[in-house]
Amino acid sequence: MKSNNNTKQLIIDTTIKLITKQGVKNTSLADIARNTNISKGTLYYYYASKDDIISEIADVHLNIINEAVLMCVKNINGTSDLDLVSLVMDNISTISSTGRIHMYLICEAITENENLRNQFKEKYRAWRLALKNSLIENLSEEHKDRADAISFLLISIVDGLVMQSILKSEEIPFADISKCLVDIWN
Amino acid sequence: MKSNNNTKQLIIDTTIKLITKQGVKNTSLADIARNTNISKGTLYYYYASKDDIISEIADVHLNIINEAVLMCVKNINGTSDLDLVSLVMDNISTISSTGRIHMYLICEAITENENLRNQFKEKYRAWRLALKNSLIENLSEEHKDRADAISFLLISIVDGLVMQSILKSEEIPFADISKCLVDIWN
Amino acid sequence: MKSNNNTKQLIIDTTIKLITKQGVKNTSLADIARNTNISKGTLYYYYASKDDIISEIADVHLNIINEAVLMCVKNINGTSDLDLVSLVMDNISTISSTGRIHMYLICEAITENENLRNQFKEKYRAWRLALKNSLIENLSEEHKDRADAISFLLISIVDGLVMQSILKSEEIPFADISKCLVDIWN
Amino acid sequence: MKSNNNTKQLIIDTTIKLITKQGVKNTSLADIARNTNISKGTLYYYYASKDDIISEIADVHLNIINEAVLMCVKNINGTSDLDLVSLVMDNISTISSTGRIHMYLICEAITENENLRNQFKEKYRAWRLALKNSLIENLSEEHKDRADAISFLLISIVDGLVMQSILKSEEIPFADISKCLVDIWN
DNA sequence: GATGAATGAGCTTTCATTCAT
DNA sequence: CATGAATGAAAGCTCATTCAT
Repeated sequence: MKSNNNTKQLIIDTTIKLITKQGVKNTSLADIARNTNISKGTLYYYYASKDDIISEIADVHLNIINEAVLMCVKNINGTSDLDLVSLVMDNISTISSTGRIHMYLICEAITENENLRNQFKEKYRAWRLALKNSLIENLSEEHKDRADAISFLLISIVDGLVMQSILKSEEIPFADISKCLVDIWN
Repeated sequence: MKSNNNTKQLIIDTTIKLITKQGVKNTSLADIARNTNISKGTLYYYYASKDDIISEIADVHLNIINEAVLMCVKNINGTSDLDLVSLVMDNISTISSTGRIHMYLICEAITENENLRNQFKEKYRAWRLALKNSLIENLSEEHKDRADAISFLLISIVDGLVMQSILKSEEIPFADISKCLVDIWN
Repeated sequence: MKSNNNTKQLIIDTTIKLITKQGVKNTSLADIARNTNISKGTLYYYYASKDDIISEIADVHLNIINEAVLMCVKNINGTSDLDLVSLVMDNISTISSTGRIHMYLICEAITENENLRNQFKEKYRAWRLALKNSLIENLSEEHKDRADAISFLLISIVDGLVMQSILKSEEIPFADISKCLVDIWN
Repeated sequence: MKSNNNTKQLIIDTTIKLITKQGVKNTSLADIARNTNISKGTLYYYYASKDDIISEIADVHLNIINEAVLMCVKNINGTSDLDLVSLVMDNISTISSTGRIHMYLICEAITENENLRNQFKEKYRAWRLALKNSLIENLSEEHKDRADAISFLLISIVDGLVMQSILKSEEIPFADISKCLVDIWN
């Protein structure tokens, strides 16, 4: 059991590293086998297919983000509007650090992997709802009806900034953006 | 000349359709040949490589967005803050309609295609600068120093919303979001 | 007629240059078309196939060598043994300058092109016989019976030196070799 | 291990046969797969590329010749000038039997395969030096200074004769040639 | 549990050749 | 005479997957 889990963990960890570097399509089972020192045959003992590995990685990845999002939402409770925004922005770094794999998995999900697509759909829906509910509880009375739109906006901003930061088109002034968001907010 | 351009156009149009449906990596030259009723050999008569086709498609695509962005920026001049935002939001629909291919091309660009990556980098930089300059000219004196941050934010919002709309996790309330943005703005 | 010949000449000359640089297999009709500014279609107006072009080039090439060999043989008459050898060696330079194409054509001939193979067979036979006859007329009485063997040897030496000079494994001391051959001879 | 080596050996042996018959460029991986009853995929399990296979074959081939040359050189020590030459000539038969593949590999080496070219360059250099050193030790005092030139000549003669024998332009009188060489020598 | 060996379908690319105009 | 356009066969190569041991 234990060794079993250790091996699976090794496969997942290694594959995450590879996918983060090369993308899903460019990471072959041969790559994974080589980098884990596990034979391709054994890979198939633990996982039924490459898609299976990717799916588990998506699980791991989505759970990491999920925790970050929920933690963020949880902290929102009892804070002022101002802090709310900065909290979200602080967590961009967490999400951004896993940004490449996030993008790669989404591309894979959109393109051809229905299971993956459903995994992502559900999580995005859940995140937005959690965010929205938290906003409802915390926004001042006059802004409560905006909670829905704001939840969409915040998620968009995070995803969009991640995309720009991966493209490396320009250095992104996260601090300024965060400050600006807070300013606008009030 | 004429037939020449017609065939090239047919190749590009068909490939755009296929890529929009399947993504870059999952669209093979055999696919393109089959759907154009053109032999693989002829494909290579018009384009030196698959990357060449993709690159031209990226050009076409980026120019479409570019026009939308510049048109939007141009219209900003002489409008109030309020209209500015709604203008940007209106154009989301244009951009969103080509959103899938946008995502696919970006994934390809990030993963392994350096030329593509540079095509995108340059355009993103140019867009943001155009947006920023337009904002500087139009924002009220007290908000001028936020132009830079806001330009990043607006681009992020568009990209992020495109991503959510492709994932189809939920119906996105574009109207509400637009209204909210405008409200926040003032 | 004249223009016809000019075009054919252009094709042959250009192809010789290309083959000398890249070898037969690596010179495509597209290469030839590009370098002559003649369309591939027109190439086929003048020559029935790529093999046809190669065959004509072999003719041109073999005739050049043929002249050199016959000139050499002709000069042998009425010279001493010593001069005979130096004459052959002098012509190595001529032959060596076309050495690359000679090797490439021979490889092509051996590998798969029967016409080419026959072209070469005949010429080699003719050369050796001409050389042998010339040797018989000029060698001293006691060495006349060696004419046959010597003719094979001289041709081998030329071909072998050409091969080594193309491989560029080492700088070949042609002068020393020539001197040595003359010394041995007497 | 054992099966592993067997399969590699089968691939090499089969490819040598095919190349000897058809040349390097005309021997496709499909040919090799068909003649070994091995799938193309398996070919790539054992060798990273076609060049890899060719390179190993060149190694095998060059080692065979190398042994013949070194054996020949070794036997020269302590023999008279006369025997020296006949020894070299005796070994022509060994070399000639692998002559076709020798020519094909050299053509490939010259044309476009730099690794192959270097393999050949080094071996030719080594052979000539070994031959030269052996000649220095065995030639009479008055001929020692010719060792360098003679080493080039002997190698040329072997290569040249191989070429003629492959072209099959005429039956080559090896015995006469050998005798003639010995006569000239003394 | 674990693996090395084998596979076949599919990929991008090249190229001599054909032909209507 | 001349050409641009089109083709199809074949090339080298990749890779997820299977399976006997």
